[in-house]
Amino acid sequence: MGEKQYRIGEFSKLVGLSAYTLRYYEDQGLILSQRDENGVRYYTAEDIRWIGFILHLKGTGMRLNELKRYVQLRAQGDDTIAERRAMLQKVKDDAEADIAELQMHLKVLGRKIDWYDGKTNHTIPDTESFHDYLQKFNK
Amino acid sequence: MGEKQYRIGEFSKLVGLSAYTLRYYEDQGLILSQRDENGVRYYTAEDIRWIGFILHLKGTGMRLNELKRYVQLRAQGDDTIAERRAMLQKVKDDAEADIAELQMHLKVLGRKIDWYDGKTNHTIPDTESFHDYLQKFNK
DNA sequence: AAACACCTTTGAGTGCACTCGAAGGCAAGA
DNA sequence: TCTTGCCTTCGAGTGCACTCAAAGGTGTTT
Repeated sequence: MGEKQYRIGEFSKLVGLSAYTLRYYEDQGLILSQRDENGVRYYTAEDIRWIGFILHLKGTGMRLNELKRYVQLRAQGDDTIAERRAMLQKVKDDAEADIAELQMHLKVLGRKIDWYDGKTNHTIPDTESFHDYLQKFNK
Repeated sequence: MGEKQYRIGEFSKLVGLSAYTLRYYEDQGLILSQRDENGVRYYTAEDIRWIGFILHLKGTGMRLNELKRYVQLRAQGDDTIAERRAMLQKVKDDAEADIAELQMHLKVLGRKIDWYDGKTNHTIPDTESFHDYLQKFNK
């Protein structure tokens, strides 16, 4: 027992979020903090893990208000697992769709780079436009 | 010769950007428009292709001011091809890094979903925390 | 004549997630 | 005692990319 307690300054460095942001997240209902007898916030290893997890969720595009909802569900106990799972699944599906779209854009970008290289090398005729070049891949 | 000319209203529907946005992009130096004798903007098939291309660039995370720079270089002719190529390469590298990060976050999210499923199925003991469950994958 | 689609400049509003500062206060350590 | 680090509320500012409206104009179509 006697887990290490971190005050906001130290914790902030640990998790890479400013003290401002930590208070802001608390206001927004993303995190809870415990308080000592003087009302000073303290955090534990458990909080580090939680921040880590919400950063994963944020990293996949979850918004703060969705995260807030998730936190509320979590506080209501195991009955809400199905809903939480569904939320995560949706975020995951959306992120995967974003990746697919990004990759589609990247493909064109890569082709443009190749086209520039072709111009530079003269392996693509000066007269061939990028548009014409691109068409070749669409069949 | 005799290419179809589109006024902003029609063009806007064609490319999926509002007339407001098209004028805004023009202000920002992302697109040019030709004008008829009354000063009314018109666009051609070439402009459709250009908008398509900048949407690919935007889709990979390029900012409007970078895009503006790119357009300026393009206007300066073939001497700037190397710099333009480099810009695209950077955007591509950044986007690929973003995808890699996103996938890393998605992995954790997927594991959380699996963990929920395990709880629901009772294939994961009630006492096992997600943190403990996650650890198993880190070796 | 009225409606419509366009033109201009200018400036305000939106959404999201911070980011910061002011003002005033408490408690522990040097 | 002074400094440091924390606390509170409140409100303003930032960055990005739009998004829209006002106010006053031109030219074409019905």
